[in-house]
Amino acid sequence: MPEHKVISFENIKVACKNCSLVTLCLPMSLTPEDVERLDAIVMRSRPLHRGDVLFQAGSRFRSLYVVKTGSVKTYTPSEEGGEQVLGFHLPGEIIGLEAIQSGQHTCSGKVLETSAICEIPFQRLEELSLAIPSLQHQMYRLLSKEIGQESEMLMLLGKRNAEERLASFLLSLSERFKKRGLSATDFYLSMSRHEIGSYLGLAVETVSRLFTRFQEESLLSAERKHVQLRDMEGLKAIASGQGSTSHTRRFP
Amino acid sequence: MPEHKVISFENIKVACKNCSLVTLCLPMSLTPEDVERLDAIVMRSRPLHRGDVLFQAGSRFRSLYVVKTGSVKTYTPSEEGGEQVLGFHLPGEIIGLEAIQSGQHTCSGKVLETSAICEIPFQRLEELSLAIPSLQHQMYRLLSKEIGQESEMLMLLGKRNAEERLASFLLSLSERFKKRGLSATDFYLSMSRHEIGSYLGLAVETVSRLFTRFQEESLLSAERKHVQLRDMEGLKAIASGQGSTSHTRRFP
DNA sequence: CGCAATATTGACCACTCTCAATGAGGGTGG
DNA sequence: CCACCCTCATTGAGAGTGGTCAATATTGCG
Repeated sequence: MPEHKVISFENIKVACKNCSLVTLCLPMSLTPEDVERLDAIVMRSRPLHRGDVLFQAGSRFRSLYVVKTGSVKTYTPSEEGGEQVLGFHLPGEIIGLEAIQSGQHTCSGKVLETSAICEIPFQRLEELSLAIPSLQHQMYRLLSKEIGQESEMLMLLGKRNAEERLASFLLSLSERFKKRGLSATDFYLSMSRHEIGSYLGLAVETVSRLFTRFQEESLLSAERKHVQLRDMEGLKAIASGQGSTSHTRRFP
Repeated sequence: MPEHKVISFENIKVACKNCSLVTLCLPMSLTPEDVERLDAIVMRSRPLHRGDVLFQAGSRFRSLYVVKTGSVKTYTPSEEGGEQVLGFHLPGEIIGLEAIQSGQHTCSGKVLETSAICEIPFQRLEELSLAIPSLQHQMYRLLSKEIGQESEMLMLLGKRNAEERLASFLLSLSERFKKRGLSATDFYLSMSRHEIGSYLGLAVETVSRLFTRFQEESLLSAERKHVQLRDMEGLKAIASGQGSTSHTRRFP
């Protein structure tokens, strides 16, 4: 199986400003010239396809990646083929920050569906951020944001039961889609139940059962990968641990 | 109860170079002058004591903190007094990185034992890192390292059972103490069983039972807060999921 | 010295995992 | 175009880890 497709990032200048870091960081105070300079170091590739590997754990770190369209999962391959999914990355989100530290990727990144990905050579970005103070500031914020998000995930895994996890996960996706102008209540899951389970620390079967249960409770309708959130309030109640079904309040 | 002791960081110049960021980042290529400049912005306070609050969730972010001696826990206070412990911070470790993003602390920091803490006003650090390229580089690495460590924690909480978590936790402490020149096998836990449980996503009772079981298996001896690791190999085997008692290999 | 917080230990049970079987899609090749 | 296969998803039954509740040390602090 051609798991490792060779990916070539070409330095093609496309009519696509505002597609990289710029849109990530909210109150970005870069001058148009600075945006130009940033844009100049961003590389764009032809579309990638499901299964394409962006980078592999252990490989040398050179670039950050930004999802323009589509989605990517990051995961740590374990011995014997098992894998632990660390995150799903939707349009506008950045990948590879964990590798700055050691200069090596500590996880792998794989494309989940046909996607457009930008590559940003980190060294150049670093140099540029010395010259553009507000870029440095945004970089610090970007890294900090990632830390904050992982902390939230720690809380999710540490204290919440299965249905709270899945509800939170769906609401997280919803919010992120919404932020990119997509529907917050009607979307496709590019990842499998197994990958969702791995990400949430649950068995596939549990995820599947929860989808069924959520449907019975009219919280959503799910047909395979197509999900429609029907009762956002109900989902939020569950996600925050106030769901009626939740007998298990871990730390009251 | 005087939970919120007022802490004053004074800009006292102490004979204590190499006590802040410098020692954190391994191959720090700062010139002596740069170290001087970095040192100049670091503030030191009188010793803090158990229960002192470094910063509170929701408060404005101004500074990072570096533990010189002692230990600090970070946690998110939840309604009803419950709290979720996000991390324990030992000497040489930095706190507050999650707050850069929003300018507000998203968790609280509380001192677990008599400790010496340095405060680093972030804005000054940011300015300085524009002037000192290698400092910027170290900052990126520092933030990235935090991301990587949280990812490891995600794996721990997602895939590991109770004994694997506790073994990993103890080995992590051991390693961090060792790195600071302290004993890797004989140390005091400044945090309560409850806090350990919260951090590891376990009930207090489970933590307590595991300490008992580990003692029965001669892996360690624990008397209250004093812990001595007796069988490092055994602990490592457990932490990596190869422990004999571990029936539950989640993803084979 | 006594109260309060922390730890330990036991009994019970529920949530979720494991094992197992079936069903549904998607792709390939004849 | 259909048969076949393989992966993914769903559903059921049983079991186990770890949580909850409760009672009892033990420690620490005022």
